[in-house]
Amino acid sequence: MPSNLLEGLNERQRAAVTLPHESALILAGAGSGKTRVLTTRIAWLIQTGQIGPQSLLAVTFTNKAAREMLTRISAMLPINTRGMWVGTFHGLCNRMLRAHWRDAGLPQTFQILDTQDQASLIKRLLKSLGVDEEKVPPRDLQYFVNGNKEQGLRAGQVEVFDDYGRKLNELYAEYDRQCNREGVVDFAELLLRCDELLGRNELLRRHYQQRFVHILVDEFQDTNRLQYRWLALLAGGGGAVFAVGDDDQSIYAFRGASAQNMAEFERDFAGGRVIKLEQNYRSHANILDAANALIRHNQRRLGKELWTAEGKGEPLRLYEAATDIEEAAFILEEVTGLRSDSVQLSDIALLYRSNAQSRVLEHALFNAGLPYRVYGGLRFFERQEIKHALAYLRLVSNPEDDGALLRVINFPARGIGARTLEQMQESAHMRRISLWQAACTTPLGGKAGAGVSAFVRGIEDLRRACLGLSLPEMVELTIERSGLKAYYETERDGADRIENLNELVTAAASFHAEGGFAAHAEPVGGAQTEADPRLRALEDFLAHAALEAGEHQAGAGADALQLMTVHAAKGLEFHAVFISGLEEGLFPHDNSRNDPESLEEERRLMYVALTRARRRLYLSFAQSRMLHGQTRWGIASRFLEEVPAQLVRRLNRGRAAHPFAPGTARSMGTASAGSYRAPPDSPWRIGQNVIHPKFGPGVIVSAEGRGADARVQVNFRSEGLKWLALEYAKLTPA
DNA sequence: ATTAGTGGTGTTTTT
DNA sequence: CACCACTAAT
Repeated sequence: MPSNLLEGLNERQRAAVTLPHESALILAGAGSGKTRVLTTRIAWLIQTGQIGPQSLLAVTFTNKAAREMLTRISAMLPINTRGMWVGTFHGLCNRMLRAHWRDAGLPQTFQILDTQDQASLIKRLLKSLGVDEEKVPPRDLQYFVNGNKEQGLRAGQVEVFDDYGRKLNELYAEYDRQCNREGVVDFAELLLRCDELLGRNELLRRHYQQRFVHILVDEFQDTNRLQYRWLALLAGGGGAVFAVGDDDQSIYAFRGASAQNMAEFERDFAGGRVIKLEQNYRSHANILDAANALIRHNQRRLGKELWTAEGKGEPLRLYEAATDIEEAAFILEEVTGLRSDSVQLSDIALLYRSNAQSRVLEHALFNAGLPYRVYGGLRFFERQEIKHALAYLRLVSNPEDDGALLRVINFPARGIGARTLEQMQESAHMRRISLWQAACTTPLGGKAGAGVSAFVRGIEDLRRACLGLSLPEMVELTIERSGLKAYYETERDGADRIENLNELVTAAASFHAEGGFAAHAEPVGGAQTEADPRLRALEDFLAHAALEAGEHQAGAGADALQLMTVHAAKGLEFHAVFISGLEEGLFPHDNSRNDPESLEEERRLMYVALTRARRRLYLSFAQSRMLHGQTRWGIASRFLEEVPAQLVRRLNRGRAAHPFAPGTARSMGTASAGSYRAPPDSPWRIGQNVIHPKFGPGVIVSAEGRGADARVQVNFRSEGLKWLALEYAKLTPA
């Protein structure tokens, strides 16, 4: 064990680590040793004997960050980290709710809905209430519910301003009732339920307040109102909150996060105790200067400027591609070059704004035979065969779970069709009982009736058989008895799915071996009786599956190029970073165009992207790009202009202000042919960059009519898409 | 009851 | 393009 934890820390870091027992805000810039400070403080608190490992709670946003923290603590201290309250907000709340399910008003076997599950419950609910999906799109309701829960608001507390809001709010209440009937909770509910539990139950609150002497929060800028409230409750008995965050890296406002929590925290908790960590240990100066210059364009900041002791390093490299395909080819070429300079592929990242952009890159990499790994997209526990297997397991644990039942009652096919289900749902709705109870009690004739009772018997038998088994055995038996295995064996391309199902057994085995969620919180105020202790491990595993959707893709370990969204890259660093698709409408995204607040969030996102690079940074954009099945003409992102030109080396076509080369877009011949539809008698063409006296720079994306009727559609940087009559509009070529 | 095919629609980021 | 909800055909 290292004898002196503080060795190698700079003054500010050391000050943060050794703060006395009081709340403080650590404003920690990118690459400033944030995680190190956080984990070292934990180790320091324990090593100096100030507290035991059980007296602290450390909370993060991602499972990855939580794991990282535990690993580092283990490396610094000879203690068993199992049982420590270190985890994500959702994970810790789940843990508390499992321990105090009755006080929280939940069934012991409550299941967790992921985003998909929630969406399907909502659709089901709207249908059963006879609400037209045209009038209330399920997505609206989902946003409404989640948004309000993240603000800590129940349906009874929401302020509504119009009829539609009132309608949504009524449905919010219905939604919660339905969840209660089924014994399921969504992600936000985990937090809200836990918060309400602590707020309402004084005994419990005092218990945890006394227990958690120190509370440490990572990525504090990403907390929402509800999380803030929860932290405030836990710290209410004199606990010290050590909040680490960077307002410039707040990129989850769309999920209800508010960096304003930082300012508020400073006022309410820290009493002005703020330590800024501004020395960056990651990047060369040119990269940092670029990031600093960019982020200065934001108005709402707490104020902080990164510096480094490192040299300038290389300039940033900017490449202007004709098409997305050419952009990918360029990246491929550069990666190959880096590789022959013996840079590890795993130390190179390809970043993009949205997941859809990975396809073109993957295509190029695949053809070139370069190993790569994509983060994002479908995760292990989200695959359909896995969701099916989990649904059976959920029914074993809690047969009242309508969502699970609907998912698998006729999969594999048992001759239970829409008609039968309708009858059952009708009956369940009328009698306010679960579908399972309806299935058990509603007399159904014919083949369907036989199918239903066979299904019911199957689940009951399975449950009984599971009682004597270990977790991995349960999973294996379920896959077998459910008929999933047999089904996929006959399917044409079911081999992968079978493999994934086997992988599920493996996942259960390692979860089992690691002791699952380890120590359950010790019950407070008398033990609570357990429904079926033998299924406890199963419930923990199901929660694990919902909370930690699993690796995005297998194949870790191998040296492979890293492809991910900028969001996914937060917290990571690489020798070389490529940021592609730097076009207006993509990055910054179209949806942020009109809202200054979300534009600032886009800029922070760009800031995060820039600061991922240690040594080399590539920026690129394409004049045309295939998006949603059609060619889109874009113009260079405004963010490129916010990076000082002297830090950037243009790799091609050194044009000055607006790096567009009219006409060249066609030259590669890779953009979809035939979109050249401009009127033949005009100098205007698709892809032509133009300047409008009022709207500024833009690019022609389509055209129609000819002569005096000729109109063109222009994508303007500031105004978006507009149709203009060529006869009147004062357009000039750029 | 199940499947294949069609047409309409909407698309950011994620615990 | 990809996902869906719905329809027509087996």
